[in-house]
Amino acid sequence: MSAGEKIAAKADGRLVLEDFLPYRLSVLTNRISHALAREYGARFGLSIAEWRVMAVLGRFAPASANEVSERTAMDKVRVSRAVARLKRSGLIVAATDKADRRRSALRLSAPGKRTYRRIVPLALGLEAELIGALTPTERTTLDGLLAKLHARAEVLDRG
Amino acid sequence: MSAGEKIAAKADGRLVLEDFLPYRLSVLTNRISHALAREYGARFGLSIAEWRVMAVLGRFAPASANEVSERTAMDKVRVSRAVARLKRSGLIVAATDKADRRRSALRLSAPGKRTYRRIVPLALGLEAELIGALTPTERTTLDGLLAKLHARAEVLDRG
DNA sequence: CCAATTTAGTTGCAAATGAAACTAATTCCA
DNA sequence: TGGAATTAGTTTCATTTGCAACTAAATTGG
Repeated sequence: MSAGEKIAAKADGRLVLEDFLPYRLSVLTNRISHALAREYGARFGLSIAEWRVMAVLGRFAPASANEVSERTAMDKVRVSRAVARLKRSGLIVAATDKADRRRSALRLSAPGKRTYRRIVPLALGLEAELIGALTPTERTTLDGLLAKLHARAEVLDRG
Repeated sequence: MSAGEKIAAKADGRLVLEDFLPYRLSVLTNRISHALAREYGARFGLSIAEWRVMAVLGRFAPASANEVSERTAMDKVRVSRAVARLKRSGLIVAATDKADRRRSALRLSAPGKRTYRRIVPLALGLEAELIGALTPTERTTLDGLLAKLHARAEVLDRG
């Protein structure tokens, strides 16, 4: 390396796309989501949104639709619809929250849990292939960097 | 740190979502794209897809639609439609490639360049706020890590 | 050479999406 | 208290998306 850190701009006011962080993250994420969706999409008939809802419930149930929306950064309409489909297909169940009757307490049903347990290894497998590109030290480093970016992005998205 | 690197799985077969790399990238990217789209969306009436096409052309013109699709990991249909709208609104122009008449050679028009030059600072500003969370050394590190992940993800998305 | 295949890009159609408006329940505070 | 403002979630509607099938041009190989 000769001239220090990269900046995604040229003197002429052009954007050096391949150095521009939002662009790089977007391409990377697109490719990963796509590869992952191919795994469970065909096999289990789930959309990306549906799997994400299930993943949140597998980890944080019971949760409200709003909580799912916050945790995934998905639009609340999108969540509402994914939840409706999952209820219809019996993979999740909803109870009305006793403390706040506007809110529903979502959980995986027994069949939902079975499906979840079959998808998790696929997801972990893909992640393993992905981070196989990194050494253990690099993984720890990445972890810290993403945490910092995440904190900052959360603020920006409100602004 | 006590117990070494994080693994996004529990012994009970559950997915620890907040440690799962695809999930973290997806949330981070969603937030950033959203914040960015708010900047140029309202002000310039551009969709995310349209801005991405312009960004690629600002950097790599002339380019074919297919090239844009590969560079952004966007579906070719999505690109085709973004291109059609941008042509209609006069922000880009298309010439038929002399060597291969199926292909069109896309470029920013003069008005397109003006719009591009007004958006670039917004994009860079947002990126600056984002990577303001990192030290220069960390930025360089992140750069390398993303490059490795990107290379790996490219392979996965074909498999 | 030219028929068979591949590649660039578009279009039809059904499904996914999201902003805005809405309903219903809750909280806030005068 | 009780009406105003807030919050959870849904529905409406116009737009966006993407698979699949298509057209047109280029390439391949027999």
